[in-house]
Amino acid sequence: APESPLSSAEESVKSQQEEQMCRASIQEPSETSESQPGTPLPLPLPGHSGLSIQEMVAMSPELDTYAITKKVKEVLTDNNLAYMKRRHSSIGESHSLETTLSGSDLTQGASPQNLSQQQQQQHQQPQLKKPRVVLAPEEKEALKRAYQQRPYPSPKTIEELASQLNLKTSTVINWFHNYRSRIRRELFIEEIQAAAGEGGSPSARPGKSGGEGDNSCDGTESDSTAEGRPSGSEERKGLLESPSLSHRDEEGEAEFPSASGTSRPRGGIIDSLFGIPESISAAATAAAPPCRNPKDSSLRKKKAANLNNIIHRLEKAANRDEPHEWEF
DNA sequence: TTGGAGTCAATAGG
DNA sequence: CCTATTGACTCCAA
Repeated sequence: APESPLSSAEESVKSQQEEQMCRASIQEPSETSESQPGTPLPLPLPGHSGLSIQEMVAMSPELDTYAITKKVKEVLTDNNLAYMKRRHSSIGESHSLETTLSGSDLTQGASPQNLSQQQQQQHQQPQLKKPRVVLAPEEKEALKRAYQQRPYPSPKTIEELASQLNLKTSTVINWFHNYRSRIRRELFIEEIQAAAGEGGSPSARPGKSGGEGDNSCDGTESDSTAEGRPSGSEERKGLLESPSLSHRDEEGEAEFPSASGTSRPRGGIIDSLFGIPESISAAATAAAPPCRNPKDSSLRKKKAANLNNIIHRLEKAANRDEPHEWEF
């Protein structure tokens, strides 16, 4: 499909008033193009297909998701609800935005070295986009070490990390989320590759897993043992210098699930992982030629799962008592 | 509230 | 210009 059915434009529908407004236009169908008094959403509009979404859906024997998506986008665009960027808030606004994040430490901006020159320039004049934080290699290293000791750090640890690295706590939280997620994904792919490569090219996977994953998945052991555990009672002074991080808080680092221990579903039933009904999965598999590349396979499965999800939602919506309650 | 999954979008590098 | 990387974000489930 030319565009993802659930693009960010549609995502934004879910928020606050936008949702209401859109529902106003999407739902009250049967009074067709008669939008409710007060709702500024008279569809159809000039330049667009004359049908409301509801009509479109009702009239077509099949669910044309692309057309529906297009229509939704039209509605959003016509009401200036589309194209709302997540990062379009001004600096001032970003503060109010940040406050919604739990535990965000607003007093600590990203350290200057985290901002590109361009970003710093933008900082000076009122700018619309929130500058992207770019972690310095030392900061990443420190975070990785912290991860190896504690993949699931306590809020307290996060606070400490943030203050020592001069980062926002939300940045540290995000980093851990992302890192765990990406390690999990790497492991998952590796597993698939291993499964697929059992006969073929055994573990011939390139050193990719080494690169960023150098200390990612495997790192738990190698690094922390090699570099030595937090031996002393104090080494709080420098994350950036100290080879290992001293986060032996509450439970103690022995408890670490360890990267490889991150509760990862074992046993390569991928379909069950994704919850893909066999029919869909089979269809997806049948639709495509047998793949040699396990990545393709994984990708296809994911796509199949996604498609299945969409279909499921559409079906759910279609089977509703109130047929207007479309949930995209 | 927290973590996982998925996604967006800025940035860097080829 | 294209792609990969990665920080930030949203949504959802437990």
